[in-house]
Amino acid sequence: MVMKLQQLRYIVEVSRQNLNVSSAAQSLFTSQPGVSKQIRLLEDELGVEIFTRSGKHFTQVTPAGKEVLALAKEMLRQAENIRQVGEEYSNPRKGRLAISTTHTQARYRLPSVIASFRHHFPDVSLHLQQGTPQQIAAMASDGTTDFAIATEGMEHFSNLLLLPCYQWNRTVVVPKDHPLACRTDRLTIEDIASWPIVTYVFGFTGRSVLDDAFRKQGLTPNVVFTATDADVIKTYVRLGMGIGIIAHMAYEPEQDTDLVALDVSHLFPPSTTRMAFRRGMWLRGFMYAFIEEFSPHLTRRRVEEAIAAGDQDAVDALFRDIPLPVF
Amino acid sequence: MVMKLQQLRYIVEVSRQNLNVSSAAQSLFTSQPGVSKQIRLLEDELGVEIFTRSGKHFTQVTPAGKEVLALAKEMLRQAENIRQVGEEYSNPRKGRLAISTTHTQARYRLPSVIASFRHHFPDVSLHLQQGTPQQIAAMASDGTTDFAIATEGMEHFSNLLLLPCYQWNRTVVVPKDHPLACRTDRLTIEDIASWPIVTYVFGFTGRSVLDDAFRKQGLTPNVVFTATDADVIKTYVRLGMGIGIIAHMAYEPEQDTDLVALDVSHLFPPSTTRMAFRRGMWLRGFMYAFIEEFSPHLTRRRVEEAIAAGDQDAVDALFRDIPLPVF
DNA sequence: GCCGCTTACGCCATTCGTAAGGATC
DNA sequence: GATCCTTACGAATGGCGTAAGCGGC
Repeated sequence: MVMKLQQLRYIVEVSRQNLNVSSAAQSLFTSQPGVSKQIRLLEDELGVEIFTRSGKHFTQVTPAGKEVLALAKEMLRQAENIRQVGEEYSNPRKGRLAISTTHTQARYRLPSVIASFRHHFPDVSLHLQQGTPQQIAAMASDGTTDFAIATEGMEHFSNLLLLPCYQWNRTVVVPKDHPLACRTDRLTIEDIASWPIVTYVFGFTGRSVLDDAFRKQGLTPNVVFTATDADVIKTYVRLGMGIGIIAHMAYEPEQDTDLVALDVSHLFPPSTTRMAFRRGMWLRGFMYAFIEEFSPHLTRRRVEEAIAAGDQDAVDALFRDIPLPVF
Repeated sequence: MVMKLQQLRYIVEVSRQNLNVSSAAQSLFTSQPGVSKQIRLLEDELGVEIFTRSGKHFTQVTPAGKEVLALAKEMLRQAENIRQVGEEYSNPRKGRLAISTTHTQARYRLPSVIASFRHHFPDVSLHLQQGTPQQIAAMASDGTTDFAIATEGMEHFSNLLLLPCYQWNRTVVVPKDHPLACRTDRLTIEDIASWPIVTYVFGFTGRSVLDDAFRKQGLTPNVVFTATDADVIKTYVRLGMGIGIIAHMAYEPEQDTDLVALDVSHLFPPSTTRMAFRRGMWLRGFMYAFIEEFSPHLTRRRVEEAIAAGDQDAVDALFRDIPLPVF
């Protein structure tokens, strides 16, 4: 007998379920002995054990098994790609798009993009997952989501392709009755450092850029409270806990009438928000449309060039001279 | 029903057999209706036709079919990789190695390499295919062979990874009674241009470098005879048809006692012979050993780095500062 | 009229599920 | 003793091959 895709699905699921064949069988909606048998057949055919058994337990993945699993996962992703091709040609405007992103994007940047996208593609179901930048990247990396959108923390997933989407900078927000509220001249970094600060937790929404800017001036900011999203930050600013430093786009003049925004883009280098997806992922037409909706300079043509470039450095070079939108 | 590898094998074979289902079935050792049925089932599952039928003939591949076929071929290669992993771990010293190369390599450079390799790996069967550089590269590109070895003509296969192996230059060979035979000073390019020349046909064994060198000096070489291999060239040199320009390694002092070799490496830039294999191909241990046998600076570690680099430019950068052997 | 794909149908291989067995923690 | 993989066996699915059908060239 020759290798079958089912056998590959089985070994991948078993490895995903921490080498528990029973739960793998359960999640595959089949019987446990069936899975066991097929794995044994595959191992017989290949002539190597993929899993080591101690008695009747799977204890670990063999070195050969690690390589087989990596290739098997790759094959199953390709099978998924083939299915996507079928969907694309039989039903181009229908499908599913899963995005993992941070609160900042989901709350302030994506709503208009998604509204417009849904208008053009009402039959594409959208699924937004939130998490830390690492979780976000991991979700795109393992196929849980199609796209990851974040400002940092995605560089270390080598199977993700990163595309620069837009630049943004920070805004200081203070309550209306705060001493800084009536400042008309530009704030200095010393001004900011002299007040208690409420901002993002480390690793979120360009926080590292913030810290670097203070450190370069030999200053230690007095960060008294951190949160993962600007809504929470603004709430604590309203309580008088300190001055808030948030992404510019997170200040909403209509809603935040009780807060005063002070531009501080002269104090911090801009951050770049990036979109990432797995290398080798076959993109449906509406996915290209979404990317372009999110970031108009990322035309289908340019994204395809980036995919063809392969290497991340080559991708970065591609976009070096293309101006990014600023928010 | 869910997609099966068999179905992918079927569509790939049908496309390979010029859309003739009957001959595809024959080469797959199965029945024609079976192939037909499985293809139809796959198309039903994907919701798109892969082939267009005119009446009862397959006439062409649909656009969707083209994409599906590309992905299917990729998957089958991955399946092959998985099989290789099995072989490697169950029988590390046994296997098969197919190389496509030019006569020059096969006749002058490879014999010692292969002798040594066979000594270390007696259970690896070796298969040498010869052809033009383009054919050679195409064979590696489509999986007919594992490695391609040539000096030019492989740059345009984007799915091949090229590794620099060694440098070499040219030697002028003349009969013993030729006026040039007793020259003790270095030849000039004008000297060469003043005699009828016997050398490689265009596109073979660094021929383009040769032409460029003459052109740069404003000279037109009087090429009176070309062949694809040095044995033939030497034969016609012996007949007095002209002076031969061949790769240095193609002059064998013991056998070619009736010929005099004149070093002309000061007149032509060195050529680099490269080895190529498909990106994404899983290399067996003995394949790494062969590469290193052929080109000692191409250690397993360096080859793995090159594979990880992905992009050909990045690979070239990797080897920029590593001196190559000279032959 | 020949070639070549499709449909029909029956056989056989393979997979899958249930039940029992045995080892480990 | 609970968990969990393996073996055994019966049932059902499904792939495969032969034979017939039918549309192009």
